[in-house]
Amino acid sequence: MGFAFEVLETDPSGARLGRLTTPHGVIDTPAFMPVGTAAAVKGLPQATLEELGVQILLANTYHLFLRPGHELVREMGGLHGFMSWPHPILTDSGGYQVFSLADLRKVSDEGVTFRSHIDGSEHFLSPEKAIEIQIALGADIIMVLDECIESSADYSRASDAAARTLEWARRSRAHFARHGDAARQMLFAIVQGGTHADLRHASAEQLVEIDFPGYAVGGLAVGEPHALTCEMTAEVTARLPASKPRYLMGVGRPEQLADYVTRGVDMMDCVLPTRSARHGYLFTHQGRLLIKNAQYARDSRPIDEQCHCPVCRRYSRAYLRHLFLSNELLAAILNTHHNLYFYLDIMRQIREAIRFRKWASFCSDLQARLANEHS
RNA sequence: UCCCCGGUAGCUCAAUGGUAGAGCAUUCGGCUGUUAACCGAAGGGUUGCUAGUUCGAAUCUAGCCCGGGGAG
Repeated sequence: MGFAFEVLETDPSGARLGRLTTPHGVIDTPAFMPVGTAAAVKGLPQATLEELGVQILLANTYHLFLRPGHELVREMGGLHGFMSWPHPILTDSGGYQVFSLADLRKVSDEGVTFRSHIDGSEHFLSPEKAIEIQIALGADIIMVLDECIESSADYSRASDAAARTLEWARRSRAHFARHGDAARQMLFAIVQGGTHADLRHASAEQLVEIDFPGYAVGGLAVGEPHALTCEMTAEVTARLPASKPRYLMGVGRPEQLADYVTRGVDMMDCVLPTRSARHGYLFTHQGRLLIKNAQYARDSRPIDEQCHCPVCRRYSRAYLRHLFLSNELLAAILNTHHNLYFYLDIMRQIREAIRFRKWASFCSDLQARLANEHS
């Protein structure tokens, strides 16, 4: 039944409460989107994600293109059918792989040539190809191919990448207009421009001129200081239409989420809760907890005494440490469950605070609570 | 009783006369649109013992101790 985005409440700071309706369900914003690159959130079954209240998942165009292939996914009922996730899905375009697989790719105006990390074979990804793959995958929200660069990039390099990303956005939109279905999928543009405010301004304004149903801020949280991430985000959101959803890509740490919401961000995704969980790095109301540390060997307390997640209700630090050091699969499963619960709980509190117009006090409380470290 | 093989980091093993290493384990740290159940750092040694040869011995020699195998 198509798409709708409503802003239900806006705090004077810029934080907004919203509701994004998609053909596969509603997303309450601000939303955190767990990352399931290869059509799976590593360690958690779909039923558990539903129990956690996850409303939308991320998957990756490039990775699914390599394996199992977008035509196979299309035949198996698209991503929703294939992975049995009847709720909203967003696919990233592969633009981040331009950044993270820097040693394995070559970028030109036409597109990106990748050498597969799986078998070494060469593959060409153009803006048009990325759209075609994403049409086949069938996610509710799809992304334009962009050129994501390192935060240390100088002005001219950031400028080139932003210009290329803009041109690619034009081509993506044109290709989607010809071959896609706007009632079935939303195509989001991606603002680039590195850490240079004027490039960010231009990128945002030019993309808005082309007109997309949603806008993402890309190329941030890739090494620059948090304050700069916030500054760049604010520079961009100030130039985006209030009526369209805004997606800040690839963020963040738990204590940073509210900072981004304050800058008018509606959607975020990050591998941090899931990847860190598998590496034994757990988020708590007292800061981080490294479960492998010897001090937890005989600790019968839960990961986080203020957490109500199923893992904290049932298991001790001592047991979870044992599972982790023993390389038990269950360690990754339980740690991921906890970390995602922690993130989603923060997002729930964020939405409540905006709804009940307690945003300012909520932010200062949150900072105080999450800032101090475990002793 | 004799013969052979072996004894090096907690464990499994490298290093054939020239500054004793690796993997795993241990301890600690990192991870931001996933190439990541990953990556990094640190601690850890009288090289079984004793004597000898040598400028220099884990390495060569002798004796002893311990383990494994064989012969009788």
